[in-house]
Amino acid sequence: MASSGGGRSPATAVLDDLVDVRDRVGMLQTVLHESSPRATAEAGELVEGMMAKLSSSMSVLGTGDGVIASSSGAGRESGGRRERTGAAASGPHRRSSPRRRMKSPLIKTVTTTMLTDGKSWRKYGQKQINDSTRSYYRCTHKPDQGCQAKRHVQESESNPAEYTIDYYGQHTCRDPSTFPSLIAQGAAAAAPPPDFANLISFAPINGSNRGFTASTSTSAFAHHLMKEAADHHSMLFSRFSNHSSSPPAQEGVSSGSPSPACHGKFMQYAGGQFINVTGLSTSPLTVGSAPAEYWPVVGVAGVDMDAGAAMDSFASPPSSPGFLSGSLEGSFGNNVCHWRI
DNA sequence: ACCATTTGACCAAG
DNA sequence: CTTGGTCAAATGGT
Repeated sequence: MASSGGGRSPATAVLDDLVDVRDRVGMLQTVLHESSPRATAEAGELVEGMMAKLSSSMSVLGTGDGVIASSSGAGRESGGRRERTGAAASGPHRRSSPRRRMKSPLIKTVTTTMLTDGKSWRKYGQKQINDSTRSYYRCTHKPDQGCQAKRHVQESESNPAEYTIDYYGQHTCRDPSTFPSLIAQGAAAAAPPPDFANLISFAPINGSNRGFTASTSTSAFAHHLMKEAADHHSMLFSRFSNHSSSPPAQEGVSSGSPSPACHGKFMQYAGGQFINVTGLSTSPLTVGSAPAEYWPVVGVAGVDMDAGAAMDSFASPPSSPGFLSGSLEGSFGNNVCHWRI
């Protein structure tokens, strides 16, 4: 399934299962939230308790031992790369402070053709591993919000068009692009957004993002939506407006208008599942994250990508997605994707 | 000019 | 030592 195959340690297997269970609980949350408010209240508490336990267990497992060290050795390449055009020798960039190795637990591994996952990532390194390139990303919001989430993107050896993405650490940031989905959910549920919700919506990424690089998610369209939302939810909006200046200047979307194919549907990602949100007719597939306490649930479970892309590595497909409906398609950079919910 | 990416060097862990 | 992960100056796009 989702995680990098190979021989998994028992701890890894347990962690995987926990992740799966957590995703399902997330689904349950969503279902509950859309049903009667009263039953929801009680069940919601139960679910939250379960989620808390799961998360703590996972973090213990994740940090307790090495957890999942995918890769197979035999890497090489250290010095050889091409010459730098006149830089380098300028001086020894030495740091007095010792560097720490990453200790964040591996949250999830996915194989996908899409490098966009709705979060804002900043690339901070690249390595050649076994004839494939691995890129290192950290959350764009690390400087301003201290978000510790990271991901490693590595070309699939079997299929260069695919990438294996390892997610480390939890997102603790609040991406402003999340806001529209919060509004949407608020409208759909006629209730304030639950603080446990994981909301993701996808924005078409084009323009500046060339194939390999990470994407930013705050589209101009999202800003437009936020502005619109502000008219109706000024108080809520003011809560988030603080963040509107923090994301990097570069936006994933250069023009204000997303691909036409992306209009008309608005998706939420809640607790591991995409759900179709009605009542927002013109929203793009904006991407965001919410209180991302349980982020990267990347699996985009059950999502069916196009291009014959084998998504078999994606996390547990929804076993009973009865509450899901609809479909949509959009494009991410060079990738045309189809989702079937 | 600003900011994200590139890329060799540096560093820790095995 | 080898390998993988991170740093940070340089680079290039906007």
